[in-house]
Amino acid sequence: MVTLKDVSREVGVSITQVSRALAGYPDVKEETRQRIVEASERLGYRPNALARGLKTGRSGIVAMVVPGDWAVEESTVLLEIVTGLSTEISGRGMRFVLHVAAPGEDVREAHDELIRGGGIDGFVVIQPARGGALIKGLAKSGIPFVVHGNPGSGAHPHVDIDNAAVGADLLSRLLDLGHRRVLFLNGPKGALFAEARDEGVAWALAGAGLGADTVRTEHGPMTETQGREATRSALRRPDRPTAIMAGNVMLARGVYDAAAAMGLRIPQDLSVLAHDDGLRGYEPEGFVPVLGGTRSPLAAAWVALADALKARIEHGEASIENRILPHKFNAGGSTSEIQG
Amino acid sequence: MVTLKDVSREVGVSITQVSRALAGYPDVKEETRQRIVEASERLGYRPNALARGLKTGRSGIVAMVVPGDWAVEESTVLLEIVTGLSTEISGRGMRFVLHVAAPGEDVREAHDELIRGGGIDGFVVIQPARGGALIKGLAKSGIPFVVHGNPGSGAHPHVDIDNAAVGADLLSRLLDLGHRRVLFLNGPKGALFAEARDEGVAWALAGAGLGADTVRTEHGPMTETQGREATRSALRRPDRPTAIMAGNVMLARGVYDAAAAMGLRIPQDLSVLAHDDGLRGYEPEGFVPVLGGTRSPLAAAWVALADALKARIEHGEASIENRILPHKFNAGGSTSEIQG
DNA sequence: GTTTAAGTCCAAATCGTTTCGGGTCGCATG
DNA sequence: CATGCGACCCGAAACGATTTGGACTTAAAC
Repeated sequence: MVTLKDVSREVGVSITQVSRALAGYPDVKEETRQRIVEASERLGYRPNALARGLKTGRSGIVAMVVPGDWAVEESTVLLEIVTGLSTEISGRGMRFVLHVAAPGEDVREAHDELIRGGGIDGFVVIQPARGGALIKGLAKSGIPFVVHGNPGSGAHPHVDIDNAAVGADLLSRLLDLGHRRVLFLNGPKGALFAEARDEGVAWALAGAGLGADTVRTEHGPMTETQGREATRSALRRPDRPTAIMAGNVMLARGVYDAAAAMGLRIPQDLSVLAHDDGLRGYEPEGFVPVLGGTRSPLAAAWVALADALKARIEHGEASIENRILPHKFNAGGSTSEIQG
Repeated sequence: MVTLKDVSREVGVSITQVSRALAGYPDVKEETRQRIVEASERLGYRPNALARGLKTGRSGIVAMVVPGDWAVEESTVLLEIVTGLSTEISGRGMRFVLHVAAPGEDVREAHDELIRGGGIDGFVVIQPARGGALIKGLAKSGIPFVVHGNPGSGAHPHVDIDNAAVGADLLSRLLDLGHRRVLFLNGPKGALFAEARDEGVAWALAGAGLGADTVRTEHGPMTETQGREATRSALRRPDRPTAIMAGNVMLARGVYDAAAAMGLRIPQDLSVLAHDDGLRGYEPEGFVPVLGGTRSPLAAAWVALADALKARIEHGEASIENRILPHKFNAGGSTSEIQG
């Protein structure tokens, strides 16, 4: 390994000067700095992460703990999370430790172990639960962390989209088109983002002066299968919906499939909107007709999370606070006005 | 943070003695050791990973680099890899750094950067390419690593299954049942494991004294869609196959779907066998009829890889060498003897 | 000519751990 | 009484980086 000492010997200056030159301190003669930079590049010097971490108290390593019992239907999103975060964190010169808990291993315990062992600068927390015991624990330990999703209680640093607004937006568009029997395929019951979307749907209904029976909400896993099955059974009912709003594009895929299987045309016979997280392999443009709806790529969340965590680590509490990411609406070609 | 100094002050012995007591050296009086252990537990002492790493040259961190441009169809397996490895590595007291390259970032370069920065004890390499430039580079740098899959050239530590045997096994069973028109849905063209399976198929044919036209091989992504499409078009041909062997269970899922859609019964009208990697959400027992074939859970590979890497790090070259994991055959209910 | 300031530079301390090379004490051995 | 040995113990030197608190030189200011 090439160390500061090697470079300093090569250039003929002290270790101090090499360190300061590379760190950009002003008290190094420009010509000396150049020689140092040249030599350190030539030798392939990289500061030793361990040594630096030991001295500065920062290792440049952030960690994320994933529960070991993730379900198949979460895999698409989980992979998106893991790869997205890893890329963004690496891109900022930090390292990303992924700790997938063993089956039965407690997630809080895993965080604790990582903290105690030292060398972890901060955490990314995903899928916060309502109670937030994990988050409270982290906050108490004083280690920097950012949360993806809104943990509700407490003012902890997090990034999220405005899920209530997404729910309201999707429904409003459909109501504006005249739809009065809408099926909402939402996420699972306990999930906070799903509840926020329910809330948004309620707002939109209230805003339009319509009754709660205008939309029927189905909670469940966000998969193609679920979309297909829920659509199929809904379309069989006498009061079948004229429009479906799907919580994500995977659900929408199932909706399209079911509609096709039953010989219904989109948008003539059925309007569809969905929220698009920008999942790889599920591009709305790949749908025929193009799927419309709200869009807020998860990728933006990884960027925001990485930025926020880095700021938090480097500048402490003082750094930027929560970020609510924007979403856009694309009409697509999957909706039509209802005929009176 | 609780340090050795804190414990030593608490107990009233030197830092040296605390360190040695905890590390299990014999020259610490038993009674002293007990007091030390008790105190360090009471205070919650954990050795600082950075400091230890700096001193010993080992950080307890292993890394894996994943190319940034993974395709959707690889996501199931990729997530399996990432979570499986993370769990096994964590379970052995090491930490797992996941570096997902940015789009356009070179994988070899990423390895180099990680090595130069120090603090990485070893690597897990997946999906080796034939040329093996990456592996050669790692070998030259002297850092411990293990490879998942057989890189072919060179004797580098790896764990894999006997893919040729898998190919031969699957085909032999079908031949034994009398099938003479077999469709083989294999992995993508360039993949080494797929080529090994092709080889195994060739062996089996040669062994049975049959011509190459007995089996038609289709190379492609290992997805449900691919299985469905390939099956559909194959079954439409005049010389349609009486049996299909699928490279994995996802392909088999597509085969089942296509067969059902075309009104063909398994196993009466079509025999199916597949290799089962033990992918979450794709259990052969979930098929009707139960899918038969070879089985070798990927989970076993993560265990073997983690063990091998740990041994390699701790004991160097001297440690155990390559492991070829076994596979079993389960008949299932998806095959039948061919009539006439 | 003496102070002062700016511009460069460096020795040494520090982070927390491991480990080498001694110490000290008591007791048996010659 | 010296010696040797075993059982315990500890100081100090690393590991590689950052950072503090100067030192030295030169030139400007008084």
